Amino acid sequence: MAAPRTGTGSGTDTAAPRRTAGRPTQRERSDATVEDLLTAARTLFAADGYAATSLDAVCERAGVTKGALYHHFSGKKQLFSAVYTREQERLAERISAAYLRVEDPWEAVYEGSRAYLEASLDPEVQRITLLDAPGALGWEAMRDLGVNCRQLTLRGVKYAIKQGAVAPRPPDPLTSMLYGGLSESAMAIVRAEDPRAALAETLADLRKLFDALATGR
Amino acid sequence: MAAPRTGTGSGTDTAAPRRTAGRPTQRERSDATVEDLLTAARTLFAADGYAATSLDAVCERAGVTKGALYHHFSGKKQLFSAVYTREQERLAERISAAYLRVEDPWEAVYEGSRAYLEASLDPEVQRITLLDAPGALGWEAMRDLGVNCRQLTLRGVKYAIKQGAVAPRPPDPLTSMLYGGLSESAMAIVRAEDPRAALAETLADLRKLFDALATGR
DNA sequence: ACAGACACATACCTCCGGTATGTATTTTCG
DNA sequence: CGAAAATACATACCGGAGGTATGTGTCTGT
Repeated sequence: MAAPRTGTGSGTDTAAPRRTAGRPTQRERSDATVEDLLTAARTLFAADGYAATSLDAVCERAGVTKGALYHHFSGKKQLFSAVYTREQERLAERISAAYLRVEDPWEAVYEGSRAYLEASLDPEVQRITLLDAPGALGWEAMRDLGVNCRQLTLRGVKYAIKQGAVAPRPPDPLTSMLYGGLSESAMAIVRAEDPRAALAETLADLRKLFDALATGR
Repeated sequence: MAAPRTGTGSGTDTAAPRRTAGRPTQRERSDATVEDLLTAARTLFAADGYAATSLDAVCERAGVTKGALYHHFSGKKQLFSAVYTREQERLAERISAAYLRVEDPWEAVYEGSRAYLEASLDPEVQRITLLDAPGALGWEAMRDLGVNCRQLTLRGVKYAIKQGAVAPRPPDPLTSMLYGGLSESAMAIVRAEDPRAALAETLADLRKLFDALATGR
């Protein structure tokens, strides 16, 4: 998905910009600073939270000034939005990988849910995606994002229904219950006295829930 | 629960402070300004969100200055915390009322859940309790509050299990799934194309879920 | 009645998000 | 190839908001 850094070796670039020895192209400079800003922002947002993170701190950590930041992002909110988007993409990859690992469409949703739950146990992920994102971005913005975990869950549920792996029903309510339940569970698990046991119990409950909803087929 | 404004009529107050005609006691002044601040804050927090609400605006609306605010609250966070606490108490009352309306302990949890869901459809409630509270207060602070909806759900689940209305199981995972699912559902419902239909579908799903978990007993 | 506590009001400080402007580098085009 | 235009920043500055320090009027216990 990421655009490959323009190779330096190939001789004849027609549309590509001129390459003078060692001098980076503007696209490369841009991509590099954006990358630095995003990683710095993600670190600070995850550690201190959205509100407590100052853009000056982000810039200092990224090794640039606010001029650079505001050249690439419209403001703090959009910077956070970009970090959040990346986080969702990372999560979506893990979920998809787990989802595609099994054949049965309903069992696949279970594996995806399990992957989402386990990935959401990371405190940094929690802080960004579950604690700060709703207040900072708003619920609609989160849902209308290109790639996000909720959308993935919805698609999985729809497909499982279509394939007859679960009884016919409107997909949205189940999606909300499942996604919201998993998110809240992740928060509770890491703050439990015995997180390991809490995770095991939650997964056992989740299994029962999926079994109860599955058509015996 | 709220302390009654000291009655002016009764003649012999022994421990109560002196009453000069018309002059309010200090306790009354305090309670009144705190009340004004809380209502003003709740209005603005609900309308504009936590971050976008300035304390100056709250003070102006309450008809006091920042000196008064900081005399009663340690800062913006605690002011919001107080508003959130009130909101939770209001919700808890509605939930308890619905919960106590039916005998069967599991059915009572359903009624409480239904009440929580319907109360959470109010955009102002959503903004405060679901969108801003996690980021502003943190998840632990929300859970460790004296009266809150999650705690209520947990108690209801525990009691239903103890009474054998649902199969024996650890109560926390089910509580998280239920409470989180309902919260997310509330957000999705009000933003659905047809909120009425979405609510009906969600309640139907919720009913099936409760039936599936109930012991036939 | 008087001293202390209490309930504010006023003035000020600091930090932070955002903007306006300047500058160096790169790309494009004649 | 060179100049103009676009790009990618850096620097300087502004306004607002949370928080603090201090002053002032009102009530309360003795």
